[in-house]
Amino acid sequence: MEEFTIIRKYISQFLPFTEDEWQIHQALLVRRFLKKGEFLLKGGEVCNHVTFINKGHFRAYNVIDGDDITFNFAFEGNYVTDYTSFVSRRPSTDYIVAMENAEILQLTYDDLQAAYEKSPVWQKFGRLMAEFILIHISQRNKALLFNTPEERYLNLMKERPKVFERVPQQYIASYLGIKPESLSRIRKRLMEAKKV
Amino acid sequence: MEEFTIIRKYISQFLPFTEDEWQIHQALLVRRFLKKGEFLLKGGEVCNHVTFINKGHFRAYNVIDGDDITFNFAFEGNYVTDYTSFVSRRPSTDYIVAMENAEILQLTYDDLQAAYEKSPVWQKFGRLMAEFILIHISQRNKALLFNTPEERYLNLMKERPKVFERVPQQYIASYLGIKPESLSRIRKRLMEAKKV
DNA sequence: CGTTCAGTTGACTAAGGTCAATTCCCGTGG
DNA sequence: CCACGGGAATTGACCTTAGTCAACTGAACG
Repeated sequence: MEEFTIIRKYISQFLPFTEDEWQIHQALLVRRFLKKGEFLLKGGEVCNHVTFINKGHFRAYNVIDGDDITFNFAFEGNYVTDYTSFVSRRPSTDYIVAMENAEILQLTYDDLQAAYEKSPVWQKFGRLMAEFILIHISQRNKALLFNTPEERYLNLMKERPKVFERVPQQYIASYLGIKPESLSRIRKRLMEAKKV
Repeated sequence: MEEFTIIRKYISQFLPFTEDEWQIHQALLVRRFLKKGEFLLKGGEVCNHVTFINKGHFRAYNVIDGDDITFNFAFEGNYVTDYTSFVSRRPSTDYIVAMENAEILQLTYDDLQAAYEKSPVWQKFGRLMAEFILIHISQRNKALLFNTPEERYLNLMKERPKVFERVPQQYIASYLGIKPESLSRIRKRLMEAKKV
């Protein structure tokens, strides 16, 4: 059961659980493989899975007036989901696409709800998970409201340097809330400021 | 126990509970009164309460480079909290201030955690609450990333018209991510477009 | 009737958007 | 090994919109 090592370790950071409790959870996970370019979720669908990434990475974007705007990147060792659609059971506007061949573990909505009712540990995990996501979304929120694109760029460099190694700049640009040309100019500006 | 009517009804929208279960919760609520201008939370403090508003309304803002930027308004019949600070136990950067004399019901962090462990119903409520907040923060996130200030203005008019009746425009401006002068110009632009 | 403060307006600046042209990079096929 | 093609990134010229700072207006209040 090597494929469950990473997720088990990940979840155990959130709360302790017994072997039996883990077995309840593990039994619900389904392993899947996606090829580069395949979709985990498409706009219009209700997000019906929580997905843990064992290998590969994903990009989440929306299509606004014809062009796509990235709002998240997810790498191996993390979850990727439209949690809003997942919990509200409303259609998503998100597209989530594999940026490379990927191995994932999925849990359906119904199975997760059943786990919540069956075991207090998983109910609590659900709360901690929602709180965790909330904290991160809230930080992003404040970055968009309080910081300039340039500040957001520098921050992303500092906080998530991996993104720059693995994601084309055009996607980073829209993640920062600007166009690719503008990101290019911000980079140039910073380079020149550094040089002098 | 008239002061618990609204909150009880509010919570019962999220999940059912028995009279006994309610008594556990209600016993933890402390009623307080705040005068206009008093603070519920100040930057640097760890948010130690979840607050339900019985009367009055609040404004939450951050101080960035000397001027304050509003990121939320909360009215009676809703909760107001820096939930991020509350669950992470880290100092908040938020200021939350009473816009008028207010009556509130507060629940401390420790009491809430105890309720989580004591009763599965409240554990579940904690999850639903976090999910609920998450959905709203996420929507705001997308508005900031996908929409122009003008679109956000029109949207706010449609979705939360109450805000315009009760909140000075300068605060609405920063909530929309712009300066008061810019909001004034956007309004003018829309007026003239409508006229012609 | 004056003070105060929010809101508006004007003139100008700064920064990102738009569109088109160019360069760079990298993989493929001759 | 080199030439070519195509997508990504950069650059240039110009446009649009928000920011800045200051002046003005108007309503609320004492």
